[in-house]
Amino acid sequence: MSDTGDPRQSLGLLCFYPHRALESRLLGELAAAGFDDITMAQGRIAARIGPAGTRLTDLAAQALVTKQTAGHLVDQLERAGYVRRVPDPTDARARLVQVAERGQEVVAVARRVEAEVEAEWTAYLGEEATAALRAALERLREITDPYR
Amino acid sequence: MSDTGDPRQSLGLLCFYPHRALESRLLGELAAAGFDDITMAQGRIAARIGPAGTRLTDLAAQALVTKQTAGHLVDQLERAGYVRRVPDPTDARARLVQVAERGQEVVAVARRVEAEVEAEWTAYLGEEATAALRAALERLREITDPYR
DNA sequence: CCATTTTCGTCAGATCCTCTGACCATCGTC
DNA sequence: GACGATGGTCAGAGGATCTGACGAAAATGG
Repeated sequence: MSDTGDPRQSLGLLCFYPHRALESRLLGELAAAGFDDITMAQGRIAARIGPAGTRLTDLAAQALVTKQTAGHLVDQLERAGYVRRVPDPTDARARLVQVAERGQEVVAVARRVEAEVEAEWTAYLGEEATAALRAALERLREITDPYR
Repeated sequence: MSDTGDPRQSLGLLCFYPHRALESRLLGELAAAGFDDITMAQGRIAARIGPAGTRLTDLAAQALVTKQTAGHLVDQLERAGYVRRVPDPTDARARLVQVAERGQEVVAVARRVEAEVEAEWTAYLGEEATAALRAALERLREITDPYR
């Protein structure tokens, strides 16, 4: 704590800026595209829904929140028409959260924005440095992502 | 959105894991050291207090929250004895938020934990890759940190 | 097969975080 | 000095997140 800007910020803190930048950029462009009722928390959950749907418990684990929180956010996303809950054919207790039609449109916009941002960063850092950055972050994820 | 784990996560998302890991590690070790009344939001503000004290407005800008939010968090930190507010000698409107005695102890623990984590990451990635990671992140900060 | 334990999800309630809007005091400038 | 900009606060509302308790279905193990 208490290092304002100069004398070597911690790697963890340095990771904050790009992540935050991407998130607010996403939120802004989604709002501009007409999806102005999405929040970051909802997005973090929605971003982890797999193609065939994902269980609430898994969403919660991946997003590092409790299942209650995840359930709350899915409620909102469902009410807004972005996702849908269907019974899990393999488990009568569980339900799969799936991306609904309206959600697909959001995914498309989000993917485009992500690609844009990535292109800008690559242009600024250079191909090589960007590749190294990605490699290091993917490696680092192995020990910092408690889920995978 | 909707990329679970495999096919190339965005750089922004990859940045999330280390940052989150450091934050929860910090929170956990601070709690273990007896400072169990600190929250992440408070820490994010406190981490940006400079040696001579920092204005509320600057703290808010650096942490990317409104000054009301920053003020709220500083209230809590002050009530808990971690920081103190003193008049800014150069501006009668402003007050400087300074780290108080109890806060210094927290800073010491936090620095130690940060160093530990950094050492672990360096051991895993290797000196060279870590240096490259840091360089890329610092460079990236130039275009993703709206404050500096 | 039944009993026990685990897992999936929900409900209820509380706390914390963050924002918008309105407002006042002071600074800087012309 | 008048006026716009800046530093901060007060008040209120909406989200996000957690802990705890619970019901229903699955998995496990005799």
